[in-house]
Amino acid sequence: MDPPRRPYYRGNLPKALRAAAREILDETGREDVGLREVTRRIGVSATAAYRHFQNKDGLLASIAAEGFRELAVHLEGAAADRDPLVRTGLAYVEFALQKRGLFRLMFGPILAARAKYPELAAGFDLIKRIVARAAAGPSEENAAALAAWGLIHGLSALFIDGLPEPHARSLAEEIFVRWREAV
Amino acid sequence: MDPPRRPYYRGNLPKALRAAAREILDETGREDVGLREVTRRIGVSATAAYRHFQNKDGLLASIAAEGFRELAVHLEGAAADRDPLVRTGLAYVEFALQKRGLFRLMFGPILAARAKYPELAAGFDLIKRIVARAAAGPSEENAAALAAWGLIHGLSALFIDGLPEPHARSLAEEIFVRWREAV
DNA sequence: TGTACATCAGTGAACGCGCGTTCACTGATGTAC
DNA sequence: TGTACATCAGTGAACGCGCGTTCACTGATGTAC
Repeated sequence: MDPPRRPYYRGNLPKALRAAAREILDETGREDVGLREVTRRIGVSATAAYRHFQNKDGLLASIAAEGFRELAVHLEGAAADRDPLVRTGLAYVEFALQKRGLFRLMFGPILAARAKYPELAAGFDLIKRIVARAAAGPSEENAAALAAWGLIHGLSALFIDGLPEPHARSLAEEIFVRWREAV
Repeated sequence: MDPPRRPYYRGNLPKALRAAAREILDETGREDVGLREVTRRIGVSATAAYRHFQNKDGLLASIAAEGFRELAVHLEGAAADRDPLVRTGLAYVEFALQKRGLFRLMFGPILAARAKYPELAAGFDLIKRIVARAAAGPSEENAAALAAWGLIHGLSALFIDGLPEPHARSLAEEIFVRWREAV
């Protein structure tokens, strides 16, 4: 008697792989994201990912790119005519706190390797432009935009691992408002 | 004939372990720091670390704590009577760029587990106080200090993985100077 | 509409590897008398 | 000063494990005629 063979997988496998990997990212962290664990969660063979991604890093880069696109949508949704900087900043912090594992991946070492992953580089540039617009109006002046981004990103990063969350949101708002008034 | 036995190790093993692990941190990153690789570099048995650290995380926490103490020294050395915020900010960015792997470890998930590592928590608090002092004078007002820290830390984090280094330092200086003048 | 065939996207077995950790051990060091 | 002995800090062997990746395969799908 032959051993029972697994039913042939049906569905959007790349999407399912990203989703499963992101589950792990949110539960424990990047260290525990592995091709075998990811495929196990979907119930697919351990090697199925190789049809869609070059290797493990390819999958991670694809997820980071997806994260940047989602962050872009989130920021665009928050920006309004009034107070674009404050609203964008708060949305950014909110995203980081809600999707810590993903956020850490996005801004981790893989970002430094984005030359190898055009999709990832594009996502990063998207955020750069959105923040610049929110910070400086249409002029997109370099230093002012970067300062705003630094402030926003730094608060997010500190809140993720360094400070208790309860105070995070209100403190962030107070800071962004002051910044807008000062600059 | 008995197999030749390794000469008994002489020296400060905890220190050597931290140093070897930091080498790896700087060369490739946290992912590649392993007890076996670290002990191999020193030429010591694979299990020698267990006499000094509870486990791998214990070693990493100890290194992160050491990093915070070094950052504190670096910041204290940079602060002067004039422009403490700008000087502290630049020193912070400089430290991050020079010791990327260590900096990422210090502000990564391990920081969130600092309740388990008193030495690590103490190091983090040290930085918090130093930045607060540089930002707000003796008053240490919460929002202003955190804002400054967020700005400084965020620029560091962005520079590490997100932006080409050449522009980093001068841009950072321009931003800190403006910030000081604006707030 | 039906069939032959190429291509796509899965499959399971197997590879070699390095890891963290436990264990019983032993050499080196410090202390009491 | 010399010796017995406890404690400290190394040692190598062994454990079980999960990982990334290559491989030859086969089921499913699309296309040409």
